[in-house]
Amino acid sequence: MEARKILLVEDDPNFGAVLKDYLIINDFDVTLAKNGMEGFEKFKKDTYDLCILDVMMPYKDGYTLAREIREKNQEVPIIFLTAKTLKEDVLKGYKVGADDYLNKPFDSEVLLMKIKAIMQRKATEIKPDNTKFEFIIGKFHLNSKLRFLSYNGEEPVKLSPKECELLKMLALHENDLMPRELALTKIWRDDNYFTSRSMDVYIAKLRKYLKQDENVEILNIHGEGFRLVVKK
Amino acid sequence: MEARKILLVEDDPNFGAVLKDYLIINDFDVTLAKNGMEGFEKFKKDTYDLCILDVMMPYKDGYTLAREIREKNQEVPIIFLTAKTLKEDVLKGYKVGADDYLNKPFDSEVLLMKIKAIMQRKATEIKPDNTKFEFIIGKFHLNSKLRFLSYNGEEPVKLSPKECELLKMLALHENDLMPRELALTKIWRDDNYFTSRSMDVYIAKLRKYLKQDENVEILNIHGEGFRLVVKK
DNA sequence: TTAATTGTTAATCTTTGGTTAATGTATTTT
DNA sequence: AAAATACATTAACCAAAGATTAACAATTAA
Repeated sequence: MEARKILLVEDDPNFGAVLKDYLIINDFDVTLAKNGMEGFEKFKKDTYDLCILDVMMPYKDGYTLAREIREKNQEVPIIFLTAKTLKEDVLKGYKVGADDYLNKPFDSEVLLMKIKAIMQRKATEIKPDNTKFEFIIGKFHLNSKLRFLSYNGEEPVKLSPKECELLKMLALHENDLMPRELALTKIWRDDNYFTSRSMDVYIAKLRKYLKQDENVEILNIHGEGFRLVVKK
Repeated sequence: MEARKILLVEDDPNFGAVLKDYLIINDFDVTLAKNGMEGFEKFKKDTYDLCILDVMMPYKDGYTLAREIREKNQEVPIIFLTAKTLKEDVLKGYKVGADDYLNKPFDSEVLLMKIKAIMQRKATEIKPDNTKFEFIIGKFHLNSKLRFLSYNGEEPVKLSPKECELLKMLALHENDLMPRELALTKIWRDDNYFTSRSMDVYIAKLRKYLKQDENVEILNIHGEGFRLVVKK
């Protein structure tokens, strides 16, 4: 296994340095940032396999940073470090998409185990092809980077972020099942009654766009998800 | 989404009952076992989405139970409950294949978040692709992912989830006995008078679909189960 | 024959989905 | 700062799909 890159964001210089060394000794390639701002800059400049974020930091706290990271990347595992044991904070962490939570002071060996467990998990998941951003859907052409959808080469309409991601996810599963759960966990990052209803609203919006081409439609598979059907 | 089944193994009757109720209120289907022995028996008899194990229990402790469960099933998430904070114990837990670790006393809402996070994770992992979903049954073709059944290459009919799962289970045992119990525990996730009657209703529905091909039929084996017969 | 099991249909109940509009929430423009 | 905007979420209502239950008929094993 090659060296895994870890982004460590910790404002306490002493603790940060010690933890960094410990992780390096354990064969990780560690980049240390000393605040949220710097952390985000470094995150954008490179590709990491894991982020370890201190919650309490000046200027930009760990949650805010996590949210920014999540906007750029839905995949990277995130572990929070915190001295807080407050319920609200832990819950907030999970909502933002944390993979795990660790209270300071903690045992470094336990951290190591958690890192290994998380990376193991991620290794067995599918890598979604987020490099692809151009899709032909019947007579439509979708550019999911510019969020443009055009019909028959006409003037394209602009899609909102959610509309676009959802259509892209459907397109990635063209003529096949796109499970509800998948869209909810990947796009909405939470699977509950409300996000589910929200998604239905977006399905309605997409259907409105797509009905220009009668060979394209979004079918529902009751209780499972949706299917983007393109008749040839 | 169906109620998620949780196996809770906890020897303290008070704590066990309270936790069970709390989980039930949050829409889980909870089975409580009061020691490791009983826990393993119940685990073998049913299919669970998650196991929550107390570490310190008489006769059979949580770790031993976890190891036995892992022998039978590599997939189910396991969460340990413990009063211990000893490093060795936590590490031991992770080594045995724990998905998470929770120290007592803990906040129930945090447990809930962890459960959600874990289940979410499992949901987005690849379903091992040995999940066969295309079946040829005489002149029929079943796609159990899209829940389509077509006769002779004609326009397919849609099957309901239960119809589809049941037919799939029969197909997996083609020309052989498909025990009642198996379908009930796997599909209905419960084996009682009512689910049994419900299943009979679904057998009737399937027979209606299948009678287009006189070489295909579902036979009953009294008191045992059903047999999908395909004459060649 | 009789009790248990299975077959079948229809009624009832529950869950899920489609749609429109109102409300909420940032961000940008004036 | 207020207004406009873009987008997302929530609410409400209805329709559709699916599952269970009840009722009764038929079959089977003892």
